[in-house]
Formats: sequence, structure tokens, C-alpha cells
Amino acid sequence: MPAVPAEGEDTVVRAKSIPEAAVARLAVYLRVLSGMAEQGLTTVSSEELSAAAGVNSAKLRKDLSYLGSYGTRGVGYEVQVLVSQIERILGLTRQHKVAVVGIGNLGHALANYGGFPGRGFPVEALFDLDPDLIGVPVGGLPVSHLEDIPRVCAERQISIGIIATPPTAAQSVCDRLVAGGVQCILNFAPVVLQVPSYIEVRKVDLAVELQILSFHVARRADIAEAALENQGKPGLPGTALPVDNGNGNGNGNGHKGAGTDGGRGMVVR
Amino acid sequence: MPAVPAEGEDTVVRAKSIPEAAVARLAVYLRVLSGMAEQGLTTVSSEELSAAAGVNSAKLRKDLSYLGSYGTRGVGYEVQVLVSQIERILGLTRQHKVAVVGIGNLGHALANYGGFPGRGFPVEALFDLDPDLIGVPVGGLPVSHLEDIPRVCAERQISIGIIATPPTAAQSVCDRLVAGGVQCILNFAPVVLQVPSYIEVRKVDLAVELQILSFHVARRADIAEAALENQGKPGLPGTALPVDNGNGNGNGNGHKGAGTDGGRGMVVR
DNA sequence: CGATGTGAATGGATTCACAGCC
DNA sequence: GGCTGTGAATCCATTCACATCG
Repeated sequence: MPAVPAEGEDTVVRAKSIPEAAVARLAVYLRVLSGMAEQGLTTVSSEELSAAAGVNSAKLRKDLSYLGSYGTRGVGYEVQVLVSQIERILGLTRQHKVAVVGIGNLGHALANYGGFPGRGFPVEALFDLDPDLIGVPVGGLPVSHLEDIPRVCAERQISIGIIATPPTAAQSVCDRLVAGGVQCILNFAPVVLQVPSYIEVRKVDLAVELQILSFHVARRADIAEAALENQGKPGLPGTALPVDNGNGNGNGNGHKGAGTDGGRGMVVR
Repeated sequence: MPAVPAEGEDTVVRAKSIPEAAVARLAVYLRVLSGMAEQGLTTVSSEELSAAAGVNSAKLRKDLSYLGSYGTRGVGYEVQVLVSQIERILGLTRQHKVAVVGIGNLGHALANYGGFPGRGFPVEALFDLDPDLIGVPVGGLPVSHLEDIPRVCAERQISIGIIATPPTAAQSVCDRLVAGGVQCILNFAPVVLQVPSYIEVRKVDLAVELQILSFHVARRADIAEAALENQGKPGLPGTALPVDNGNGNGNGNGHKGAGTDGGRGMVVR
């Protein structure tokens, strides 16, 4: 299915080039919309959708405008239409076969995921170094050896490689994935990977995330300290404020992104 | 609830306000620098460090300039000095106690981490819903019940909560963490959390990451398709090109972020 | 009317390029 | 001479505000 027949655009490369930041948010909108669809909602306004997605409505509308004009003025958007259009733009009509390298705790979690976000990302290969693990099925798929990454990836037409190994192994694993023809890499190892320029890499780095949070805690503490010339007790939440949410959003970061475990029934033992 | 004391405001608050994006990169520089220090390097130029961190040197210098002027013109930077300064800015001189909620595969991985990035982030509480898990030590720390989140977090002065639960539980867990006085949340569950504005949230969303990669694959395919008017075979890497790295970097994303498993000795069973 | 879609304005972040200093 | 530090210029992203249309 070629999906969209050809998109209007006469010339070539109709790449309107949609902003990176918007792409990440579209994925979030898609999830929210899917939830709404399940609940039987058929239409939604930019106001509602943006609130549920934690962004402001202007941004949401601009993001959606990159898809084309699929809303109805004075009314809103049809949930199903948006879902289809976002799936089209994100390339979710194709299947993207995934390989997970490094079957530790995290790799295990990923493997058991067994087909990611509403399908579309079937896990079709697992790799590890540990001899005790080779051949053992994890989530229904036997583990292969690191050595075989290039061959197996090529054979199974893997397009996305996930690196969940210790940092020391990451670069060599990465090289093998590239040799195996994967087009994108999602890297959980805390190293900066060197890759040829045609490979897309995204990284998920827990240490970095924690340190960013640490920075904000520290900044906050500094501010509280600076407030000493106002009052004597800034009020450290020792017991806690029973604050409830309810505000529009509050965090509105902008650039974030990254993988999740998501949970589902993953109890370790 | 007054919560936050009052936010500095115009007057004081000498906060030079260092850009979010730069903060994330500083954490990366820190890791690279630590590696260099271990190898006995004592000085480094912006060129070297930027290459190792996968950014360009101008950006690196600007980022470092937010710390102050700690380089020597014509020479470079002292590794130890940079390490100290970055640690200072990121607030890594304080300790930040961490709670992990949801002891599935991912939570397990996090718990076994047992003290994160070069210490500074000790895991001091674990929570789950599963009765079979309560009281069982994981990574040396017994699991408590979700109900007890507010009390335990308050008692142990937890400042960072990590949510690794299924999506349905995430918001209620989040509310309890907030009630327990945590200041920041790292969310691995694929939901948009609603929090009071003084709480810092970062999310790590695997589904979103994969979909972003999917987008790039699709875009690439479109371009290849468009190239049909040039040649007949764009050259799908069926077997793979043995390309090796060696370029400056290639991905140069900019905004990414997010947690990692990192690996270390985490084999599941 | 009411909500979309979008040019224009604003604000951040990246890059350039060069002055300043060792 | 070489490398840092940084204003100025550029580029990208967000927000504003309103024309547009069902």
C-alpha cells in the first residue's frame, strides 16, 4: 500500500520539512488521540487535545498544520482523521523491525515488550555476549551472539537497533548494527556514538536526565537561599503539600523525548 | 497551597540563567571529562572535547562560558577544573536521594543500579503494588507499598522520584510522590503527567523515540523514491556498507535527553 | 459565533568570526 | 601562533493575534 498516492505537490521532494520538535509532539498527540478513540470520542478541539497533551493550543494547531488542513473551523478535528494522518507522517504504516542488543534487565524489558507501541515495531532479533544466554528464548525469541549482528540483521531486514549494553560494548555493537544495515539506532548506553552521517541516532541517557533534574533542584535551592533577605523560612517540604494537579500543565518543556518502559505486565521474576 | 516561597523576581536572583539545552550537554561533557581524567589527561582543548562529546567546538565553548572563564587561551582547559565547575553548576555536590516506583523489569534495572552516575543519586526507596514483592529486598533495599509513598518519601527526604509503572498507575503515583515532597520526577510511563508548577518533570518515552526514528526512516524512503528520476537503484543496504565512523559526529541532534540503563553488570536472572 | 490555520513577532539556541590573551 | 571567550548574525521554535470559513 503506497498509502498516500502522491501528495499534491508537482515537483519533487515535497518534503515540507516538518520541525524536529514538532515530530516528537506528534507522537504524543497520537497516543492521546488513540486513548480518546478508545473512549469513543469522535471529535476534539485544539483546546481539549492540547490540554491532554500538555502543550498550549497554538502550538498544537501549528503542529497539526504541518500535516495539512484536516480540521473543521468552528468545530474541531475528527479523531480518526488525525490518527491516520499522524500515522502517515510518522511512517507508522510501514513496519519497522527492531533488534535489541544487550539482554540485561533493560534488554529483557524491551524484549518482553514484544511488539511496541500498538504494533508497528516488532522485535525480531536479540543479541548478547553471554554464552549462557545464547539460544535461550527471551520473550519468545532466541538470543543470538553479538558476532552475528551483521548477518542476522541483514537477513531479517532489521531497520532499528536498540543498544542496551554496558558502555564499553556500545560502540562496537553500533558498528555491527550499521554493518548489518540498520538505519536508526536508539542508544541507552551512556556513550557518544560515532556513526556515519546517514544513520539516525537517538539517545536515552539516564545519568544525564538525573543531572538535569539535579541542576533544577540546585537552582531552586539557590533561589530559596537568595530569598533569605525576605523571610527566614522558605519552607522546605518536609512533610509535603497535598497539592493536586489541575493546572494546564506546568512543565511544558519543549525538548524531551525518549523511550519508556511503559510497564504492561512486566514483573521481574 | 503557597508551595514555592515566592520565586526570586527582579531584584536579587543572580541567576545568569543558563540555557536548558546547555545544561543537558554539560552533563555529557562531564562524563567525557571524567573518562579523560581516568586516563590521566590533565588538559584538553575545546576541539578535542567537542569531538569526543559529539558537538561542534563553538557550541562547546559557549556552553563552558556559562560556567565562567576557566580556560587558558592558547592552551585549553584543565580537566579537573572543568569537572569541578560542571559538578558545581549541576548541583552534584549535594546528594539527591532517589525513589523508584514500579519494580518491573525496568524498575529492577534501576534499583540494581544502586547509586547512579558516580554516586550522588543513591536509591533509597522502592515501591510497588504487588503484594508478593512487598518487603522483598531488591538491590539490597526492601520494596514498600505504593500507599506508603508519601510517608516514606517524606521520612527519607527523597528528592527525585522515578516512575516505572504501567501508564494507568502513573498519575496516581505521581500525586503521591508530590505529596511525599519530591521535587523532581523522571517519568518512564507513556502518559502526560499533570503536576503543580513547582515540580520539575522529565520524561523518557520509548514509544515516542521509536516513532521519531520511524519518521526519519519514512522521510528517507520518500527521498529515495523521489530520486527515481535520477537513477533506478538508490541502493538499499541489503547487505550493508562497511562504513566506519570517524567523522566529527553526524547526528548532532541538539535536544534529546533522557535516561539510560547504562548496563553495568545487570543480567536479569 | 467559534475554532481552525497561518503570517508576523518574539524569543532561544546555534553558528560565525574575530578580538583578546597566553 | 593557537585557542579561548564572546558580540553579532543566523537559524529554528514558540507565541501572538487575527483573517477565514464552516
